[in-house]
Amino acid sequence: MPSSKSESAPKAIAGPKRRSTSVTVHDVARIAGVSAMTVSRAVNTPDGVPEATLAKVQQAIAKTGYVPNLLAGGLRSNKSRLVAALIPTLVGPVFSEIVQALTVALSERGYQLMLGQSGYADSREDDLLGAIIGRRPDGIVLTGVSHSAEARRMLMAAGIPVVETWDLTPTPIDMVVGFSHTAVAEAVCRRLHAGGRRRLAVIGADDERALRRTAAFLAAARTLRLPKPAVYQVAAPAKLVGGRSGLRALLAQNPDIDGVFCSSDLLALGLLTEALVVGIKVPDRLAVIGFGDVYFARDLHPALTTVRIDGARMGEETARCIVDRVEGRAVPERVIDIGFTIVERASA
Amino acid sequence: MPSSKSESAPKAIAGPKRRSTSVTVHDVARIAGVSAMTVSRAVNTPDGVPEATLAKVQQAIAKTGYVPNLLAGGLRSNKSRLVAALIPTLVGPVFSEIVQALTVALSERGYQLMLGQSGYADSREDDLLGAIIGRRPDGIVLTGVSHSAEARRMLMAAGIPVVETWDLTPTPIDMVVGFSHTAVAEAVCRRLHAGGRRRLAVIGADDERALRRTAAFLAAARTLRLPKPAVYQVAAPAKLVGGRSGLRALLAQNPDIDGVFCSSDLLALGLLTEALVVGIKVPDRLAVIGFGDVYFARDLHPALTTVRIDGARMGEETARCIVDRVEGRAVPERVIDIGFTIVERASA
DNA sequence: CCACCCGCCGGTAACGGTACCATCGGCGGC
DNA sequence: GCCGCCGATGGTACCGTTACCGGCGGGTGG
Repeated sequence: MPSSKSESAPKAIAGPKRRSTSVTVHDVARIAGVSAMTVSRAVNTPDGVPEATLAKVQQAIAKTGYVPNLLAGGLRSNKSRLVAALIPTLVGPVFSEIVQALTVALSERGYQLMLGQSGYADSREDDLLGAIIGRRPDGIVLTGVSHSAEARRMLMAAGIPVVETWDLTPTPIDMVVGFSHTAVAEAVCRRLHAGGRRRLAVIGADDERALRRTAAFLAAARTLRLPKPAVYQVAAPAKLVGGRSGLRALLAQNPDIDGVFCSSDLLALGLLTEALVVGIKVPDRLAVIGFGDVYFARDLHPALTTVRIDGARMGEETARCIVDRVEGRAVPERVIDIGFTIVERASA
Repeated sequence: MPSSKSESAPKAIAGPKRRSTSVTVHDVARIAGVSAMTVSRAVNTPDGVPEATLAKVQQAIAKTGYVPNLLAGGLRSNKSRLVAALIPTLVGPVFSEIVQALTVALSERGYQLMLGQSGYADSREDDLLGAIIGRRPDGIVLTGVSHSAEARRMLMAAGIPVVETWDLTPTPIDMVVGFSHTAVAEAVCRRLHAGGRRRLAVIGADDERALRRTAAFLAAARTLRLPKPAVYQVAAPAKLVGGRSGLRALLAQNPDIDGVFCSSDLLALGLLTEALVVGIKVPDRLAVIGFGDVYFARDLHPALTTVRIDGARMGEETARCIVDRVEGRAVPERVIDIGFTIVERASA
């Protein structure tokens, strides 16, 4: 007698095998008096199944409490109905909107979202990618357009539809849905200029996209022949406190600044808070424009003028791209620019 | 012939399509000169495999770019290494911390998180649950302890470890990791009372847990023989604007209130904003205590005194419970109270 | 009246791993 | 020297579903 270390229960040896109590298509088929294939069809393509058969199967499903095993189905059909999203972090309001929209848009189409948080480091993204590809998702959503060579290699090799988001590039790994950070910063700079502001400043984080906004803001100021804006940089992810210390630092060096681009609404909230504390009038003395239009922007005092990125739309377009591709429909545009708008409120 | 309904574009939009060429254990086994089983062991239980064999296999894996198919492995071994979390919403700062912590804690242990957003409606939760159980996750994380009978039935039937969070109950479906909303509200009430406040008010949302906090706050006030606090209720999820209108409404009816419990930090931010606008001094004239200790609470002006829930700890404990259970270790406590603390800052 | 097509259905064989033995040297103990 | 044990490895079956194909009955056109 090999193994059988555990003391055997007194009852019958007869039990052929410990069924994991799970109901399968075959159980349902037997009860409904049809074949397993017909059950599968009734579940997945009910349109092609006659009313009467459908009813029998549905009854049997209700009776047994059958829940199809998507692992098995995915293995066989090579369709997992799973989409993975890799985002830097969920903390802070930046990416929650797109994740929310993605979850909803995917679940409406019968897909589900798997979440990975990569932090702001490439190596972590690579590790996660390995684990994710192992699940053979039908699509992968990435944040940003800058990824390690290793990541690109793995993604190409896996042959899974990929959507990069939150940025644009003419050379996506596969598809990209986003907006131009350069265009955003230029528009903000022009807007401040049009409002009569001449001594500008930027507060921004040091992640790749924020740096690009800062650089573009400086370039735009040069084009408009404005003096070089002062820059205050904080570590990503941007936090409120960065806005507070940012305003203090900027004022210490340039007491006469009259317009600030906060490269994140959270920084803007910090700046507004500090402005209240030190008694600087916004927008009279200082115009402030944020970035992100997060949920609280409209209710601040003064209400924050900010750059609105339609995260919901980005999530929906992303979901659409992936699902269309998976289901064999053509995706004509590999690069989708969802644009942005400057929401005019009271702070600038 | 696959039914190519859509007119095929003459070229363009290549996009990855070919999948059939994926590398399997057998390919790796052949190249490494061992059997498929040995490859499987080298990947999953490297400790039981001799150095030399391991090296051969790892070399072959590197050469082929093999990525194990977790769908197949999960199907056979009945272990998906997937954990699903159902939360009401990601928008707003409330649940992002626990999701963040869960993702990280699970991924450290080799598990991944699947996300579902249920809104604040039971029916949606039930639907999602069906889809989720189909993937045979190794664990399910729920928000709150109040679920439909149907949901409980499905979960019990599936035999999957379940952790309910963000609340406590003596009768969990399986396990619960959370804190007592009643105790929170009592502590806040006592704290305001100890600070000399006598004319209290509550602003809270109408979701199940917030309602419980409000009710417990009223009960605590009665116990302390305080006049019945005024209540201002907003629709879940709580938003900043609710705090602003809340303060106006409360002052209109009770101009002499001197202490407010905002049942969410977002409401507190709104209230502080409005207080600045109408010139009410916090905390001199009005003490404010929030709930959640979200990331910006410490940097507001005045810094917000608030109830801190350790979302990170909750996420970690939750992950630990599930993983321990799955891997056969005993989980002695089915009910884990992570408690809370009142973070003393300037607003009360 | 037969050939053909079409809608519906069932049988069979995978999909890619891993559980569960069986096998096979080598080695210590008697 | 033989037995039994153990560590290492391999072979086979099977997890639950769906792709694929073949069969069957009935309507229809020639």
